Amino acid sequence: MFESTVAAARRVRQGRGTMAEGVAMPKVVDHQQRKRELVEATWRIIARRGLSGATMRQIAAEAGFANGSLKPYFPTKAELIEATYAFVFDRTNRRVAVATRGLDGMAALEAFCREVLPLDVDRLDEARVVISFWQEAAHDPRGSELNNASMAQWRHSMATWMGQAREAGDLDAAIDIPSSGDVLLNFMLGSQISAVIDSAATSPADLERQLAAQLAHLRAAG
Amino acid sequence: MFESTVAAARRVRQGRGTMAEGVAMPKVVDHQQRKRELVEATWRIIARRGLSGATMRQIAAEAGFANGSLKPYFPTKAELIEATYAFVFDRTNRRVAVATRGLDGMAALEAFCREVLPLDVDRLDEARVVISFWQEAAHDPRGSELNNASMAQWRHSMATWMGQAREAGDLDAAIDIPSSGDVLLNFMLGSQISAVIDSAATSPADLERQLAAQLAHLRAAG
DNA sequence: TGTTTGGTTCTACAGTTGTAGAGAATAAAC
DNA sequence: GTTTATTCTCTACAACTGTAGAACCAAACA
Repeated sequence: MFESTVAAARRVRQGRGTMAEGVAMPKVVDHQQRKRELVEATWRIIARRGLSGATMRQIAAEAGFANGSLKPYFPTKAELIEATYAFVFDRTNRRVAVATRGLDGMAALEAFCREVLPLDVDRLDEARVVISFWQEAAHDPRGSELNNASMAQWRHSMATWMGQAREAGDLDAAIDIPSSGDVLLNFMLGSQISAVIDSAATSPADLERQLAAQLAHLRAAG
Repeated sequence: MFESTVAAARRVRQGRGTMAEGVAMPKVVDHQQRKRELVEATWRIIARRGLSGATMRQIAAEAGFANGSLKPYFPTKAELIEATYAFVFDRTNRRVAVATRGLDGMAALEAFCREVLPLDVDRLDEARVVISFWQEAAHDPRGSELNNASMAQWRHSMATWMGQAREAGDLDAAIDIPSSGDVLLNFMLGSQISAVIDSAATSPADLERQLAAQLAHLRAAG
């Protein structure tokens, strides 16, 4: 069943085997690049098959390798999984950085939210991985630290943007900034779940409408 | 390590062994009662050790039995786990029914939300199990059906209460009922995650404040 | 008290998992 | 074309999983 996938992936890799990177390379493969490939394969497997389907053999097959090949890059499964979760967070944060560049106040806040919400199939896959991550982070201190660091940063960003909006007169006077940020954050976390599990009742359009309503509430300066 | 737990649980069960239930019992144990015990043991194990720690042996030990003993009641692990998830939903829904009895409009809505939010340690354990459930439901149609049925019911209840509030003049005219219900629902789902994983930044008091702000927004009839 | 029946334990087993490491394969360097 | 360093494959293994079922036990009845 996976033979064709493996073969195809191998062909791709061999095609790049003639890598014209040649600056100073005693090694044939770029370890950093390879680690990234493996992490992306892991990400795809978790999104498609769930955590229970993410065995080392499955991941190796998805990346186009045989079973033992991941060890030189990730000596243990825990490291691979952790790197994958970190990658997903990083991926989201990079998208956020791009989307909010040059913006501030309510415009930045809106761009941020629209980037975090699962509004397309790609981010829906991200949400699937994040849900798996949450399940592990609920019982793993390393995982919760990774999560909480990102959430703290998000809260800080949101508070900053709302503060800018307040100075610009774009924020309703009755709004409590930290609390409103937390409401928005919890809403976005919950949206990941609804969008993945209850997709029939949670379309992207639904989420956009819900977001718009909340932002309107923040703005509404009577 | 678990010997003492097992022994203690066994003692308890034997104490009840002289069960004075004697109405019409060809059997010595009440199967329904026993299934409930097993489901509760499973619930505790998932809350405490996570999904990966919920092996049949661990669950049996938690319930005070040996390995093979669960089979007469749950022939397969999948059935036991599914029954456990159904139990948690049922538990929440029963609590909601009690809390909202005799109420309507905004009072009912508030009581409902306060019952769903993880505002005490018991409901925090429930949240831990629910997070595990979400992870499985993301890749299991049976799981997502169970989830979506409950969510549909919740949405319906919330819409009903908001409709009553509207008739009573307790709801802001600008509020779109279904959308606002979804916002509230997603907020409550996300709160489960924040409360479990980022507990330092998400105390019960924080959640109560956030809920109050949202209900105020719904009420605020200018 | 002996028998029967439902309940529990315990051993067993096949399958899968993460991990290890010897060996084959490959590509660069001479 | 040979050598050498690196990368990958493949087999192996111990631990653990869910599940099956034989053996054992205790309570209820005759």
